[in-house]
Amino acid sequence: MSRPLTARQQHVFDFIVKTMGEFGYPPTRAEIAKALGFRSPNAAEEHLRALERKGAIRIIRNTSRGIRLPNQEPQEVVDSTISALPAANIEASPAGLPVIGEVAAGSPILAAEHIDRYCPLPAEYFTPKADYLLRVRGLSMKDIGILEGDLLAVHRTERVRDGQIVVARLDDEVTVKRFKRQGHQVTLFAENADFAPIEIDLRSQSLDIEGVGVGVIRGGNGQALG
Amino acid sequence: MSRPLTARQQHVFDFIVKTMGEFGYPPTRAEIAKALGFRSPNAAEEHLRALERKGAIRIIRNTSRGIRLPNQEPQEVVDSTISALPAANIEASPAGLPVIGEVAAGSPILAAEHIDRYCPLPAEYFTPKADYLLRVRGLSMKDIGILEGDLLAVHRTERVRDGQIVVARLDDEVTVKRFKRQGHQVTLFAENADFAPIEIDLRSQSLDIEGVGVGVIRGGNGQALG
DNA sequence: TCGATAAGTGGTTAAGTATACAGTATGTTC
DNA sequence: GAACATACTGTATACTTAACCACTTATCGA
Repeated sequence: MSRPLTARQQHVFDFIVKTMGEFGYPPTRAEIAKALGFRSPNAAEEHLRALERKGAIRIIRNTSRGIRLPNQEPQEVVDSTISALPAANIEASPAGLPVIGEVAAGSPILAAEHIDRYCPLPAEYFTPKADYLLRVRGLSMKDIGILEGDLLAVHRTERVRDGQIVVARLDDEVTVKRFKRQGHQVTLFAENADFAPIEIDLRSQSLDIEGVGVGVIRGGNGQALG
Repeated sequence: MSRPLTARQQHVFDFIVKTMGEFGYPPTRAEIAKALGFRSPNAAEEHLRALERKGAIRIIRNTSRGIRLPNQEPQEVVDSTISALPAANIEASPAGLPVIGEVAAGSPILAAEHIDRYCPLPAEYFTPKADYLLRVRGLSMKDIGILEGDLLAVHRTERVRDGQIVVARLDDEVTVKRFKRQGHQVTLFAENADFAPIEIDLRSQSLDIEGVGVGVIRGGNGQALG
């Protein structure tokens, strides 16, 4: 796949995300250069090329402000799983809860390059507090009203109880399921008759719990309802 | 105070919102002109001026794609469709979107006594903007992930299209259904096989449309998930 | 009938913007 | 130490875009 971003590339990427959140449109090369202290817009241009090569952004040619964050492009994912990208860490969110789109195999969820945008809702709106919003893929939790494209509010914790909706990482894939444990045997249930439960034996398989679901948001930012 | 948008202005506005949702940045004058069939970018320019005069958008001068939807400033932002509705109006809420619980027969939805609390989310988080959140009762819309206790974000308007999720008042009861109209015959569909569609003949029965659903929130304020 | 407003066409221009080309400096890797 | 990537400076050019001017047509209320 693609290599992780360098520190400087991360700065450029962060500025793009911040600008889009703040002004509603992406920056120009000149604006990036000014913000990062470059004396030439070409420095920004080359960083953008690098970011595109690594898949962090998409560039629309010959278009002013033609920078896109590749997030809600529909993919042929069968399950409530998310796909791949590399690692880094996120600082304190400027404006609410970070919305996480695609998550990479082997990388932490809260990496800056996964963040589509921010949802201006305080973490404490949910109980226990939400740490981020995860964009759900697939319909495996359809029967309890969690649909494709919904944002699942997630509280980060490893301590989960039977019956809770958990965000788990299984074989480097992130998935949303209902949790049940009996000794060393964990079962992850889908809420959709089309999906079979997943059985994990903790003695032979690893299961990472990323957190528990504490809420759902649908319809923000252009997403259709119904 | 500003006047409501004309139909044509509404089209331009809708295109801007759609473009920002789809591409992540606002359109240029030329793109608006092409999409709406104008032969001159000036037609788009003048519409933008009109939209700005009416407070629907903000224009950043001399900036390509410098169109913003005024988010944190709920000042003179007026949607044409609201004006037609009965004005039992709530003042600009400093605390976000009002959450409506039980609605009494015969009383307007947005009456102060129905307001449980406020959800600290800007109206513009949803598109078109949400005017209030309605607590859903029953499971008639279960199949599209709207469950008992969920908060349905509602945009006040009487102008609804086939297939939209509407909040309707039928015999003084407020209900959420999928809307379909054929001449004077309106059908309200539940999204749950256990509920039959409701047929209304507009010549003999009255039907008030309170608005359209633009989003869903679940899990806030102690409400359980799953 | 008049005036105001909406909704355009058509063309121009200056500023904003993307992007190519030519360099420099500093690392890392084999 | 050659080969290569990152991270820039500096200049130049062509395309994109915002914004203005002049003019036309249609509608609507006074």
